[in-house]
Amino acid sequence: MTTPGYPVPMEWRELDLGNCSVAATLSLVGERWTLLILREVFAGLHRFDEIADHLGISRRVLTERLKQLVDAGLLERRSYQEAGQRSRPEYHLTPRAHDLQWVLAALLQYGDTHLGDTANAPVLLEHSGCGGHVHVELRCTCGQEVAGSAVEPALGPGAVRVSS
Amino acid sequence: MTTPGYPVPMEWRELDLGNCSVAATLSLVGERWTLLILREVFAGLHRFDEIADHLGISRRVLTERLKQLVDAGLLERRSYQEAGQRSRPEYHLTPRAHDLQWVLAALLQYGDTHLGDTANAPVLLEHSGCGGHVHVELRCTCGQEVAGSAVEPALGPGAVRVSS
DNA sequence: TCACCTGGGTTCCACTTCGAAACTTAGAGG
DNA sequence: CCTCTAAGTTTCGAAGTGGAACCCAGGTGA
Repeated sequence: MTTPGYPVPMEWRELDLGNCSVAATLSLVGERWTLLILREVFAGLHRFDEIADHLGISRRVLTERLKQLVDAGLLERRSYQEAGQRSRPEYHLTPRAHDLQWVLAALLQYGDTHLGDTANAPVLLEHSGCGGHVHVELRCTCGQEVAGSAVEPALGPGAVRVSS
Repeated sequence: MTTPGYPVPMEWRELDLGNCSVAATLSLVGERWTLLILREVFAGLHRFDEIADHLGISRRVLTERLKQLVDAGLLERRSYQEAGQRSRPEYHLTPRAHDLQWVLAALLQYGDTHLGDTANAPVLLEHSGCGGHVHVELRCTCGQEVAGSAVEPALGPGAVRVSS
């Protein structure tokens, strides 16, 4: 039942994905719209109507996603009050959410490189204070930068075999 | 209508997202299962039943996603023939797909850091040949490594204002 | 030549999720 | 108490999903 000749150990197909970090992260932010909502918050939109209008998402789905993100601890509800208005909620990133910047940056960089005009990116990532531009890279413990094609998934110490 | 005090220029809410690279990349790989399928192929599974069985995805959806990925130029159909069997298709990554390694690596790293036992990752990324481990990092043109919280989206030269 | 096996899909159906638009709600101000 | 506003809810037809059964092409053995 094994297929010799593949670069990855044959045990990959026995790896229990219930344990997999990619799947876990996707179950947190992998639904339609979730990452785009987070990106809007990263970009400085914090209010329901702002996000709904800019993204063109249905209000029903936005309600649901915001609730999930708050429950997941990625967004935090704060109150704001504009003059002459009652207090309303605003959504802000939690520290846990800041580390999703890597995911968003990787998606942005892929789109800029392969799906758009590389020289005319609509959005840039700036390094706060410094003003330089930020990009994503893969780096090996050996110190070198690594190409995507030079990376191979391997089973780690926490790998669990499927039970069934 | 603008909200002073935010770090991002007020024009963000006027940015036309039809042009946005994050949205473009997500429309390519943002559907449920798509990234997990690609990860299986990265890991060395290339055949319909292998992927369906390991992922637990319905065969109907797998058929659809593979077709989309081939149409999008991320997967390539090749034929293989096992002794005593007719020739059947296998799915392999195209060069364009290799650059999605950044996205997968970022998702993996987030899950390892925030959702699992960091010291016992089920999957590691190895640098081909070298044997070292690969991680994702954000780096500024100034040369420094950058934290997720120190990155701010900014409008680039290709930014387009919404028409409506 | 014909039944059988295998892997790679299709088909069908019940169920969930989505999008669009209308509707509701809780204060603040007049 | 009437109105205004932002933040949801509701409703309903359309689209997407999971599961299981079914189909199909080509290679084999009888």
